[in-house]
Amino acid sequence: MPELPEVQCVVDSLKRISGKKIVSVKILNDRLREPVQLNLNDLLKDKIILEIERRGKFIIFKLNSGDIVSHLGMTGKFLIQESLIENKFNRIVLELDDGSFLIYNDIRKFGFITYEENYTSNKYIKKLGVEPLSENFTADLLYELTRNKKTNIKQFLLDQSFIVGLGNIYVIEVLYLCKISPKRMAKDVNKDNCIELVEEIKRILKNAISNGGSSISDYRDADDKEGSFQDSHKIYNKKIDPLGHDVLKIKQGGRGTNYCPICQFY
DNA sequence: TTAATTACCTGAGAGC
DNA sequence: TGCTCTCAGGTAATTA
Repeated sequence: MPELPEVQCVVDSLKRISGKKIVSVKILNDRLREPVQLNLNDLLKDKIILEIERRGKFIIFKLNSGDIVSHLGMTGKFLIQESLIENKFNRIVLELDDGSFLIYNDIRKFGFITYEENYTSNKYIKKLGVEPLSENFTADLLYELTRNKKTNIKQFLLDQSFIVGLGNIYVIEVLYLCKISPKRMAKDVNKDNCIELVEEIKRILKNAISNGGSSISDYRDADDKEGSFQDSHKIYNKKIDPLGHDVLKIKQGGRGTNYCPICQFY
């Protein structure tokens, strides 16, 4: 389940293909979240990959003309292979000018890959909120954003139009570390909570990136390597928290939420 | 206008 | 063994 740290690690592992030219594009399955442009080969052929960047959970391949915008959804992966290894979940294969392959593999097809003349005009990119690792993400901003919000803090933090990059796992972990109940309304977090949330969000994301992300089910980087940050999780997918308290599991907005009713205050 | 629910998707695991 | 059911969750569309 790629969230900001996992996407960042994928981007870092993809950087070594920058400078390479796309020779051809083969579409093996066009029914992704966004239907694959059927003329993708014409759009990408002979384009050079200049840079690879992350915006929220999106991956941007900047080309010498135009950009590729991609989202990994739940099970998407980019793989770099020297020779193509057949896999039934390979959806799109880009052949590069050094003979290697960049493969978009996605079991559940919640992700997509699309060509844009400029990634900033992408309909999803346009709606994104603040980058949590940027200096723009401050306690003051978080306090301001949460005013009058009647949704719970868990779902607020997941909303990519406010803060980008956080997914279910990291939100669950952050709320536990900040001792805030996921059921508390967003408008009821105070200034001190916001200071702590901002610090903890930045800290956990940086830690996760330096540990290669969290590999829960399908996540791998472009070299098919797993991360190890799942070993540092305190409460996600746990029955007992580090203090020995029973962890409760509830549903919020159709998503599972783990929390400790003793440590986390409503 | 805002908040909550549902659809999309498929493998894994549980239960019978 | 094999079938059915439930669960996992990122995002947008739909509904309230």
